Amino acid sequence: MNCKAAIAAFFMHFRMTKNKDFFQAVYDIVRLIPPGRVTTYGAIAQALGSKGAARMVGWAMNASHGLLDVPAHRVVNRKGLLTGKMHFEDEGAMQRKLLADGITVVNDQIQQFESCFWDPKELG
DNA sequence: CACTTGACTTATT
DNA sequence: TAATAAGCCAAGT
Repeated sequence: MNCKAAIAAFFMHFRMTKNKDFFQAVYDIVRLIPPGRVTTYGAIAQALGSKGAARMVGWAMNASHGLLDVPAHRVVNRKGLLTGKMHFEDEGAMQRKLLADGITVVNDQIQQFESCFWDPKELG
């Protein structure tokens, strides 16, 4: 299944489950973040229809530990700051994973953040 | 069962 | 321009 179809399938699934599994919807979006790209809590919340529910997205990520295929390191705050790094295994884990994706992080700030940013609604 | 907190963001003063 | 308030919704206490 190509990326576009996967995302389309996700949105269909999302519309059916958004009121049931907010967290699951968040995980589904995070799983679809392309390698080398990042997105924000707010963008995910907005894609879910709840513009101001960024905190929930963060809460969902907090619960995403142990879930494979959920690259939580690709989710940062709106400035591209690694606000959640402290919740990883160790402080360097998040930055290391981003670096492995080809994303440069300096002083907890993603470089070229705007060009790495991936809006869930861009569908690819 | 009521209150606080949290990996956030936008609006208001 | 910077500080503060408000909104989001679930989970812990």
